[in-house]
Amino acid sequence: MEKAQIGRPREFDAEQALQKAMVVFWEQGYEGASLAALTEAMGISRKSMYAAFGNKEELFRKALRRYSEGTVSYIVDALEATTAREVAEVFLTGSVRANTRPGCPAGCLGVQGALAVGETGRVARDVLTEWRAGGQEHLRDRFQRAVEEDDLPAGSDPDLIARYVMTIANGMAVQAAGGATREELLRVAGAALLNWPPA
Amino acid sequence: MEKAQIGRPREFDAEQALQKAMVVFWEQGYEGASLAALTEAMGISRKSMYAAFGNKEELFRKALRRYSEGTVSYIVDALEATTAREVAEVFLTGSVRANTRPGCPAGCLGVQGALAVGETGRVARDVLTEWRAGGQEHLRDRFQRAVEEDDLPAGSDPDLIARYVMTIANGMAVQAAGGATREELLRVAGAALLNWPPA
DNA sequence: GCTTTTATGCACCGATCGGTGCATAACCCG
DNA sequence: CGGGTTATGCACCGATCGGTGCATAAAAGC
Repeated sequence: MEKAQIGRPREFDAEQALQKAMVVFWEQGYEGASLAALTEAMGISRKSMYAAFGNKEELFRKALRRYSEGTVSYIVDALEATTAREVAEVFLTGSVRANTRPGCPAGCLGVQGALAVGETGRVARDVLTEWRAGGQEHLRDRFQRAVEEDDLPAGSDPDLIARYVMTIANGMAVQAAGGATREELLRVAGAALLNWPPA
Repeated sequence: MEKAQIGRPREFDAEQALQKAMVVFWEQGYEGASLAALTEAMGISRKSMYAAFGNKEELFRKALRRYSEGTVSYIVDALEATTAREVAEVFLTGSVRANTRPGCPAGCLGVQGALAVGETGRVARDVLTEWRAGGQEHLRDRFQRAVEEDDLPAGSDPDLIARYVMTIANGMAVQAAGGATREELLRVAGAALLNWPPA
């Protein structure tokens, strides 16, 4: 489905530029990331950005997709773990590592990218809200399966368990943004996992 | 220490205006809240705002102080509870209610007010980071006391326990911003409190 | 060569940003 | 009544916001 190359070829690597944009959004949030900051980090002009990615909102959506497929890909491994407890463990430890990755902004793009925003950030905020809800649904479905497999006690509430685990992850993202270290957060994750199943 | 009234008296209630500004910051974040939105909500002109509060940063600081003394005053009650477990319980249930107060924005000003920001929001972000750290320190000191009183097991780590409790609160703030209801969050808080002490 | 198509750089757009100068208004004190 | 002091409304500031028009450049297909 590759479009045959017609016209002047672009002079930059779109994936590399998107990676840079992702980091800027991650660090400064949707509203805080100006086109000037984004294009400077991407190493391209405004015009090239618009031609390649559409506009700021679309760039943000694409940056978030890249974030999902890269930084946050540990969630896939988590969902494939054999027990509910391992799911929670892989998810939380993966979150900690993603939130405290050297060379990357502290915290989680999906949390700090657009939590409270003005008029211009509404779409980005809604995109992230949906993004977090989607992750939580995946966890819930997995815990639902665990109940059916007698891996979690009959009568367990998969919604509550998923929300509990996601709340810990969200909280650790805020902690990381505030400067918490990987070791500190791993201890928090460990404490949260002492409590299993959490209800 | 009241300054004698000299000159034309102001035509608005400063406390009421500050309350309105607080809500706007709470809802839209520091960067998302424009002077236009703030002054419109406050019902005063730009000039009156600058005369009464200094500038946007100072207004934010004062709004945060008002938030601390009003919305978040439950932390005082929490710290005065008789057992460490009650401290955590009052703190977390208080957080839930503050995060889901009808007629107020969902979530926590101290979290979503300025988590990731551009150049212009650095100060606000640092103010909030310090604010959250301050709350966590109060919890830590209280849990330290609990250790000394044999209310928590000898060898317990007050830092870890405080961070654990604050992480839950931070996570619930994100959840609330994403639309979680009071009942859902109370269940999460209940689940987190099943685990006590958390390490 | 030519046309067609796409990319790039630059200058520029109207709108909005936070913040201010200035004239006027409303109060206290004498 | 002044004179001093503070508040208010309006117009305006330079800077920056996200986004674009246009001329030029570099490729493919003929």
